[in-house]
Amino acid sequence: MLDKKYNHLEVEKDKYDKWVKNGYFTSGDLSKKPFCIVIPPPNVTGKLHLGHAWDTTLQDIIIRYKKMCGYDCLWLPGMDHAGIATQAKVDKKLKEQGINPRSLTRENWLKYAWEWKDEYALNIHKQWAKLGLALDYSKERFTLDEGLSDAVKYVFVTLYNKGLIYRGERIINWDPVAMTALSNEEVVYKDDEGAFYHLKYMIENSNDYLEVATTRPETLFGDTAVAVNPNDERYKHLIGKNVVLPIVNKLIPIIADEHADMDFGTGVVKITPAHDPNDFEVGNRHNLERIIVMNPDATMNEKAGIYKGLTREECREKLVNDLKEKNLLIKIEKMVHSVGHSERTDAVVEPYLSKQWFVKMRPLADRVLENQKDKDKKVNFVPQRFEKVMNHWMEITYDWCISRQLWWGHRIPAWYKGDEIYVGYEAPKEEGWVQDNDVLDTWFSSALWPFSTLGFPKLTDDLKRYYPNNVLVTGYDIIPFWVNRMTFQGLEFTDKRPFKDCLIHGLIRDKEGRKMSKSLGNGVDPMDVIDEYGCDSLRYFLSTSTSPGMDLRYDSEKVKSTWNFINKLWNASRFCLMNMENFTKEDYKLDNLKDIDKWILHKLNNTIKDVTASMEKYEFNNVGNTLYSFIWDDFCDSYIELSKFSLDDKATLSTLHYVIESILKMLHPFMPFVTDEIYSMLPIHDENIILSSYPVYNKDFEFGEVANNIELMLDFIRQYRNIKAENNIDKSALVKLNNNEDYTLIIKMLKLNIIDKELNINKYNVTNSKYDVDIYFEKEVTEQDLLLKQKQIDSLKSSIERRKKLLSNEGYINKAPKNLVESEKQKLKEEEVLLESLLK
RNA sequence: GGGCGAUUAGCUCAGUUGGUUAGAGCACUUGCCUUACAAGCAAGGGGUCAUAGGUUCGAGUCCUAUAUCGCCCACCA
Repeated sequence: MLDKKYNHLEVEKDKYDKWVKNGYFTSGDLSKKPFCIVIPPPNVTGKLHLGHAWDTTLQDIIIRYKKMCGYDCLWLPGMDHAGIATQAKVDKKLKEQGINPRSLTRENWLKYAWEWKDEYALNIHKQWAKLGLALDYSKERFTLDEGLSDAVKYVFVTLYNKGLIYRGERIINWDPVAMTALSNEEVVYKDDEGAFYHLKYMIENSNDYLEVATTRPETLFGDTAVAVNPNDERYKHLIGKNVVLPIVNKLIPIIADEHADMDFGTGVVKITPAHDPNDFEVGNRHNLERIIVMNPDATMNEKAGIYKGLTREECREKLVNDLKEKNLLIKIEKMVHSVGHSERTDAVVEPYLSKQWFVKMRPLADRVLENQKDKDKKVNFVPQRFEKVMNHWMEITYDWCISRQLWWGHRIPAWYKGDEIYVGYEAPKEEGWVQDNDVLDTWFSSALWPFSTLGFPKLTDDLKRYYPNNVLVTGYDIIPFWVNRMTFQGLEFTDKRPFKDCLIHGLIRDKEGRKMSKSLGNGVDPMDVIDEYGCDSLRYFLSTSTSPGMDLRYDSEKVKSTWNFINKLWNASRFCLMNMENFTKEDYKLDNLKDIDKWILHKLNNTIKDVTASMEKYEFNNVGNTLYSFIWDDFCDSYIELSKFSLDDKATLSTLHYVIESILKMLHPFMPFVTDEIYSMLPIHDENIILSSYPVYNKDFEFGEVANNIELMLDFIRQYRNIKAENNIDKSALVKLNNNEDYTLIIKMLKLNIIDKELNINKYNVTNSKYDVDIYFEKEVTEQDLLLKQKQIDSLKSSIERRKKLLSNEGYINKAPKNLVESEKQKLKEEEVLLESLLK
């Protein structure tokens, strides 16, 4: 027998290992239809946070549901090597041990990195277990494992041979802390306080000058021109002349270029082709020299003369002072402008001229845009609006810088010998070829995840069976990094969308609506929540508290209230089991049903229909609400109470069994542990609830008319209690029944004292369209009672008036659905009867 | 500058193709230790659905503006 109270610690103990050991999560039953989700691989840099818990819970719900619906489900687990993040953590750890990471050889450093990976992978496995995830560990992958590395090489080589990957010298986003190039997506723009420095660039052989405004004076060592707009009357006459570059004292030309905006600043812009992407373009147009003035760690190099060795910031300060002394500084205007920071290290990103590898995006993106026009082939975003986010990215995207100056990642399969480049799977046989030192952007391998994990580039059975994946689940913040790239790589390499559906959820916030972050210290560890309230409570809270695509505020009060709900389920189950100690398979027959049995089965039927429809649409909040009110209001508060008068009846016991069994199954995807526990104690059950089949709508349980009558009875009971409570009528009241309806259950539920004649004491009439009783009671009727009654009469009158008006509206009668009009008429009639009885 | 989302009860949120008098949880009021559950039961109070127009027999829902908050993208010499 179940304990009196739900104990999540007891319930959740040991179950997961059993599930895994028994192979409940293993895919491969070829007799069933396949269904596949690949997990968004978490980084091996730390522990899972609430966002992961949310993301994986949603997937687990889908997988368990589909399993119960008879699919061969593969939920493929795996982790991401997370290049920059992991390398930074490994370096930090080495430094703490007194080891300079850069003093190690690449091979030795990688040994440490793999140790790190193993340690963190173990942690993540423990957390997945605690979350109860139905992952098929036999198919687990890691982005750096052999198979995935093959896929990466294949994709790189193929794109290179098609001309879609190239090596070029471009301005890229340089992270001077991680000392690597970044993609545009890895740059986060923040509004920083800065200044607009107005400098004098003296015109050659003149005492006149051009006023140049810049936010980055320290880059002036790389200036190779100043530009004005060709249509700018102020400067037209100066085009073709030279100015003296301050401090450096060399001549650079004044050029005309559209890039210079007449209305911005002074209309004169200094051109630093090696440190600004726009200037780079200008430089290309005018054939300007590109002078790099910084080292990779963003200190100034020899081009900065006496400033060599200073950081960008130190140089700026000193330089500005020196300019002031030389009377070349006109003014400093404070301003807030947006500055790029590295997503991982938060360092201010330096636009830096550098030789890197790029993916040519235009043709790949166009393919996605074309494919999204075909409703049978497109990725279906849920909610739909996120498709726009992807499409917009595809429209404006430009070439993707994929090389990273790191050790932790897939080494670029390119070899150099002098000016020659060789790209292939293996090093060329001849002597003298040197492999590129760089690795690929982590997202380059993640982009292949939906198919590389299934054996690509080999056309394996798994790839044929489980690709395209059925659905991908992730947060909206990951769309640019990952969803978009999977989509174009999927199309390019498999000619198919990587997944049919893409379910997008929001971000987890704290109770005040702020993002959870380390700096705010408002992060919540899902493992702590599980210890306090149980995994089932956390999962139910995460999956049912918000509609798809919306952010979610973490609120422990809500998790607690979910715990209460599970406790309610626990006790309802306890009630069922208590009364089923001798219940056997032979007893389990849903015939000779009484009206109340028919009523709850009818309700259950509708619940199943609603829940299934919502499950298919990933509307788990609807599922939650529907189940909550069915279980709590209909099953517990009404059916269980009514069933207490017929617990010796096999039909009632069978109904109890059937309903609780169905409830457990529908709840199972949300709360796998507690439903497993209770289900296994039912008199009749399968080996495990996850192997059982999902409830289906049963035509035999359509008992509309009977159900309606029970609703009327419940409605009447509520009315009776209301009048009793509002008027402080106590138990001694006597009741006269005014018609020949069956009052048996009502009498039992309300514990009525029946009399058969009228009395000459205080009386209230309670009635609806089916039942009608008078309550006689000894009590002085106060003014308050009369007031209450008057209030009731007034509201009834206004309601009747409203309905009459509605029903006399020809437009309504003609155009509104018939059943609505009918029920409106019915209700009007009921209210009129009630009003009459009140006025008696 | 472009796009998206939000605005509903004291708080946190639902509200499916327009359909009666807008729901839930928490909080609140009143009465109950009724043998599944007091972390519970019963009954109740509380919202002119951000604002202004429009379409419609009928609008929280559709259309057009506006306001406030938030997010994304682009630009920022």
